[in-house]
Amino acid sequence: MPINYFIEQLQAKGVKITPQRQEIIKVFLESQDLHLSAEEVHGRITVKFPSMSLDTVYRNLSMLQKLGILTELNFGDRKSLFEINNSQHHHHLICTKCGGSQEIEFCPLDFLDKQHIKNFKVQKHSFEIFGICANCMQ
Amino acid sequence: MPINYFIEQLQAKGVKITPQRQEIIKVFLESQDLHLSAEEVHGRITVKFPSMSLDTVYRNLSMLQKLGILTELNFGDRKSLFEINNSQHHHHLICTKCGGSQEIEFCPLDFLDKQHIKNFKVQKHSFEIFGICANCMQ
DNA sequence: ATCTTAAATAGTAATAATTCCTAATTAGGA
DNA sequence: TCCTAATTAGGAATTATTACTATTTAAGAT
Repeated sequence: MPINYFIEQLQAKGVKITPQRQEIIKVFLESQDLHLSAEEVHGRITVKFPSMSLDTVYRNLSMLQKLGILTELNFGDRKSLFEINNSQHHHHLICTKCGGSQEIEFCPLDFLDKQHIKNFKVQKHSFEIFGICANCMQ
Repeated sequence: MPINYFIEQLQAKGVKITPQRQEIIKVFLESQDLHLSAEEVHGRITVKFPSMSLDTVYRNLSMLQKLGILTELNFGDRKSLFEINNSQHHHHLICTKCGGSQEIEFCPLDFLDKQHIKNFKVQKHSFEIFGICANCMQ
């Protein structure tokens, strides 16, 4: 997805298109690392734009998540990671030894009997599997 | 499950049976709240044993989780909740409005094709559904 | 093109949860 | 009863995140 695809979503929601916001989205689009913490996003931007505030990063990551542009992930350490939604919905295998992760294209919601969520309006869900990856098993 | 069931597990693993450890387990067995934070566990114990250190609570919650006596839950705010494993394995629906939760007896691993976890040694998993509960919808 | 204003930002302080550190204590085996 | 490694209390330190406030700015209106 080109950056304009996301910019248009922001415009449609009536939020201002600031240079800071565009930089944040660019970081995700340019990154090979799929999962970035607020600190990492901030670090990558301040190389070129030293005045970017960490507060601005947090505020925008949160906003982009609410708009559905980013997904927030919690891998158990108590810091949030974010990934941009420009590929198919998926979940993760997370290695508890090296911290690495790989995607799996399996979603529990596809198998969940609607009976279980009667009278409950689903907004989002999390599913991750923790263990030892092939590399760390030698 | 009586407390001795858990004490025996500790002995089998060769860890010392301290009064502090027993108090922590008691708190979970006596609690109607299924999910307790470290702070809550500490608060309940210091009523009777004011000298209990918060560090000791954290250390033991972590140890009890590693031994499989407690399950650690992350409901998105960045603090861990713990529940004792004395009932059937389950997951949770979490209300994003009131913070309440209910159990569902559905586990994704029962539906996961083993193909997805080839060359990966599964240790644990998390699955929760977030949304609005019946009460909060009026 | 300029003006206006609500939204957004920078910089810093504050908070919350958790972990670290060290001297003192203790459970449990010898 | 003694010994020692494991555990604890108490407080300091760390980490991630949020709050605060004065200043700046995007974008619609004039």
